[in-house]
Amino acid sequence: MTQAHLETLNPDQRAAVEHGLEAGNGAAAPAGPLLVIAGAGSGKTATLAHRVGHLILNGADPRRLLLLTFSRRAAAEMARRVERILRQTLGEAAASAATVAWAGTFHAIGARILRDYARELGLDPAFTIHDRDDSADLMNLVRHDLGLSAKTSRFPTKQTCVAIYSRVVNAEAELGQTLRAHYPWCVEWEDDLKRLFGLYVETKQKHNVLDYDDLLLYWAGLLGDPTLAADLGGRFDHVLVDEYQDTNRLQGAILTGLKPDGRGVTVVGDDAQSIYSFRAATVRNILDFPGQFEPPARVVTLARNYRSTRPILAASNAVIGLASERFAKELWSDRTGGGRPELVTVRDEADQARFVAERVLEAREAGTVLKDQAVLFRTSHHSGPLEIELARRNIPFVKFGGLKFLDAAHVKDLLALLRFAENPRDRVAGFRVIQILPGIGPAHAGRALDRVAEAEDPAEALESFEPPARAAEDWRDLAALYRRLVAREADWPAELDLIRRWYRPHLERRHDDTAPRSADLDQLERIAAGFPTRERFMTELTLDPPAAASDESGPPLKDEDYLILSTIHSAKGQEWAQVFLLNAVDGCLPSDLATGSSEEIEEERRLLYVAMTRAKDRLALVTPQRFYTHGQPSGGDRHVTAARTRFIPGAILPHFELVAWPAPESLSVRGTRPELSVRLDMAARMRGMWR
DNA sequence: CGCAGTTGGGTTTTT
DNA sequence: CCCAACTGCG
Repeated sequence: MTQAHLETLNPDQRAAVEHGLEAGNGAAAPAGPLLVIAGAGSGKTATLAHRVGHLILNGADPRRLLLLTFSRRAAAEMARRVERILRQTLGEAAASAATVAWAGTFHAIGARILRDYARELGLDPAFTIHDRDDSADLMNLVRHDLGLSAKTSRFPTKQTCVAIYSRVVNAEAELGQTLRAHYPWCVEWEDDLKRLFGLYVETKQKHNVLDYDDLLLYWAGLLGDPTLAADLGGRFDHVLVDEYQDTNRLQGAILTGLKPDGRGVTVVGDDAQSIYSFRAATVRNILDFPGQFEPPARVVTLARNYRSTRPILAASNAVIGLASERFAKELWSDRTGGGRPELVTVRDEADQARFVAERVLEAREAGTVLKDQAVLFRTSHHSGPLEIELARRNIPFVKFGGLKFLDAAHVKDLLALLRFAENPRDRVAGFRVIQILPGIGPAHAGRALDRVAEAEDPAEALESFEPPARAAEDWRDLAALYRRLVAREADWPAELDLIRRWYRPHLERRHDDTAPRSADLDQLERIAAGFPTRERFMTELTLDPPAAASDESGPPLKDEDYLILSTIHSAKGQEWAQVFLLNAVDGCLPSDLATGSSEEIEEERRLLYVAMTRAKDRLALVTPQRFYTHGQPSGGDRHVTAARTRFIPGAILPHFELVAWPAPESLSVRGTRPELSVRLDMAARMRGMWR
């Protein structure tokens, strides 16, 4: 067996790849657990891919390998690299036969497993999956039923209710404790929330739907039964988990349930990049992993950074060096050259946008294509002014994070119809679909759905329902379409054609901007064509929606060049030659919504670290001095003065190059003119014109 | 009962 | 600034 694929690895990476396979040990008998602490830019993906490839080359059965990643993108990237490694060693044919069948997010794999074990779990295998908005809608229905919306409007919103519920479930925590720690303003509603969540769970079951959390919860429940756990765990020889620092307790329990003794388990991650605690991820999972087993898991640390220049890495190390608790490791790089990261002071967000736009264009002139540059920010709306500036200058961009195109009303309408056809008990979906018809509101929709729920034949129930007279024709059309969908009269994805022909007049009636919305639906159809069945399409789309929002200017074509705009969260695992970070000021980073506890503040620090370590060659942190606040929290301040982020205190300032933009000489033109003593009451004069 | 216009309140990050 | 609850009309 040739070992050529190992030649490119450094000794630490190689140790991780070969763990348990040293000296000709085969992969058939999996070795003890392995933890790889992989610093930013340390070749983590390559190492994991090589380990998978190496396992297969040493006799592991790729069908008995489970690879849990953070996103579908990561899973696809991993699969691509594994295949390349296998192709180099085995040749074309053998490599394509050896693809890893079980690769995906915890949620996506969970959905597959639950359909498989539906009978044993008492689930109808036609269950549909609710995304976050659907869950909120259902929560809202239930809240209404309980009369909680009639209480003063201070009862938490549907999104907040879902967030609380989700955190309790994923953190395996008590409601009261969760409220006190993370939602102190909701503590007074504890009893109502408990009732609400109880009925929410019952209703989900009645509707045959699962939400994101259920995918993990039912999976963990399955593993709680010794027979089922042995059956499922026995299907995999090796379980590898990427981004382990961002898993939560429930996910940790699933991993332990699959492989109680840790044999065949590999987890990879970096505690310094743990940034998903709002999703109940806990850094304890990775910190406590080695000691979970007897003997403890082997730990391999990858500290060599291949990504960033030394000055960028030095500044990043300085930032994370101020963190209170972590696996101590100092990343190093031999990428010499390049300047220190810049800390750029600008007057306000408008200047920040101009600065970034100019620098981006300069870099492109100098040969760095737009795709090799990214602008990062803490929250999605921070990029607003920049988006305007980029549009004005015709600089194409794609934005990751924030609004998704699945959130658009017209896209949701179509998906709701598909879901309702797949699962007639999915009341949230049906409720939405039926109310598309003009003249039909919540009352008729509710009554129609009651009939559907009791009926043997849901299509018949819809057909025989008597709507208000003026909606009769539209009703007949919908009922007829519904029958064809339930009967699967048209093949997938051809039935989308039927749906779109039905939907077109409604789209035109309900929205004046028909063209871009229609284009979105075209895109949806293209995506649909990539999936073999309606069920797979809906499941995958719900669990891993397209990351970039389609911009008004239309989504850029694949071969076009465009700038990347991304939240820091969505930038995880990626890298660019030049990186800008917007709003490196207190209040934005850390977000002033996240300064409640020291844990939250530490996570914000890690966010800054993640943002900085995305940069290969050039990095600029921008600090606008003045802000226009669009909220009205206490006082309704119109603009506020901002200070540099607390995560870059004076002591580590020498790691940065301080820049003022625009350059000081042009500033005198812009506004630092000495003030004269004249005072005119222009306001009074203007009012006087009309007296 | 449906709909449109109004008002008042909340607010990050994502599978 | 965007969404949800409310109001008043047909």
